Amino acid sequence: MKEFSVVIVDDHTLLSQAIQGMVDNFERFKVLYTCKNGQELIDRFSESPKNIPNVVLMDINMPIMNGIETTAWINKTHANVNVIALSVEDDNTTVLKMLKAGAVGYLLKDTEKAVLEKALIEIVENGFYHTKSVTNLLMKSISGSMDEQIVLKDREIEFLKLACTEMTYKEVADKMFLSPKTIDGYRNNLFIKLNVRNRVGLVMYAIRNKIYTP
Amino acid sequence: MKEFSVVIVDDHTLLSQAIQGMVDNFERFKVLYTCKNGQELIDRFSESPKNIPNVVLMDINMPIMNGIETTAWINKTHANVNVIALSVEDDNTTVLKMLKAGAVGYLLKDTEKAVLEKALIEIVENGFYHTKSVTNLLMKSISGSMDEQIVLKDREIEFLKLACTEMTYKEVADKMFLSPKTIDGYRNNLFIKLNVRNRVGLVMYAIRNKIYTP
DNA sequence: TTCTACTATAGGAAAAACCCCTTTTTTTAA
DNA sequence: TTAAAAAAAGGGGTTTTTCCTATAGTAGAA
Repeated sequence: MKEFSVVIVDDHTLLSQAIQGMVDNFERFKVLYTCKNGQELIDRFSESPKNIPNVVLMDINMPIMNGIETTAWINKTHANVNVIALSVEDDNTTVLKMLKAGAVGYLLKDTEKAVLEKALIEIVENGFYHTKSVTNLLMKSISGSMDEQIVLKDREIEFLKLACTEMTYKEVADKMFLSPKTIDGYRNNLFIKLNVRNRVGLVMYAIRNKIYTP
Repeated sequence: MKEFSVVIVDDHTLLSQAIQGMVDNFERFKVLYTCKNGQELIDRFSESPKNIPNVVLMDINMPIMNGIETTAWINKTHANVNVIALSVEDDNTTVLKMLKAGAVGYLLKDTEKAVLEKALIEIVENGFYHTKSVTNLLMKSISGSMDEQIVLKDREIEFLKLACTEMTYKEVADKMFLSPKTIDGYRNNLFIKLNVRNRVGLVMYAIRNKIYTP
């Protein structure tokens, strides 16, 4: 008997259809519908109360409206809906962001069918489900060692992106309508903030933190 | 009636199980078994002739033995097995490498269930299947414009990797047991070869071509 | 063996990057 | 509204990078 409804949000059609097939095979769950991105889900939610499921299986990397934003939205507007993050890659900071946004579960890419069902059941029964690896990550993040989050200003991010191009700093200054000397300042501040020695360090930071995509 | 057997190779368990469910639902196809990487597939193939399927659905990004190598191996040792590449991301050069390795089909991530079945049928009947986007890519690659492959020497690759660190060129020279002036030469040659203006250009090239992983 | 290609190396110079310290302008908050 | 904080800019210097041209040494081809 299908007690619980599930919505799948994933731009990866094949995976999304496939998961749909799986979930529909689970005894207590059925798929209500699937969405290709966060915006679509918001539209559906707003359309009718009938479109509100018990659980949302949410991919993180999506165009238009990503999983983190969408999860945050769901958590704010429909607190009774449980979101499970379904990530293809497991990147520590992403996992944490997702959990902070209100996901009650996080399934990594090496999940098995049986684990998915177990997760769904635990979530509708207990309200959360986490694999060992996610729990470990949580422990680490709580126990302080988590690198004190560096906060970058908008203008610094803008600069960082330009520093990843082949422009000289003078050209960057022009593009940002600032004096080369100001750019000098941005650069030096970031060297200290990010603990790097030179432009290559900036580039690496930007890439590793998804500020710039190569 | 199940005429054709399929093997799925993918380290992404969820997707692989899900696809298995789909394929088993297709009228004419059944899944023989699944593998988590290329090595596993080679082992299975070598184990018994019963393990040789009609079609292999092959993910590209896998640990241990990737899709390209594995496809090449299949093509050399079991030419009658049709390989379909199943990629999550579509990167032009990867697609081409895969086709060159002998894949007779390439499904992108936005594939629908129905398309998968169509692809399977066409492949066992005609020997190949390509979506429009892949065909377009092929056309482009044939019509010459495909950037003439740049060949890098071992020593150049070594230098490129070091150029992606925060070392100065002098430090790089020390590490490579060369004079800074020689490094100068390497750098300038690469500037011309790779058509970049400065070190950031080198870094970007190295990353985009997987010479350096950030 | 001489030519040629390739690798390693230099000198010299200009441009860019890096560094420190100070001043002006703008924003923010008490 | 006034003091403090943050952002923007400048002066002036060192180091590194970038660019050009030129020369040994060495291994393979003619």
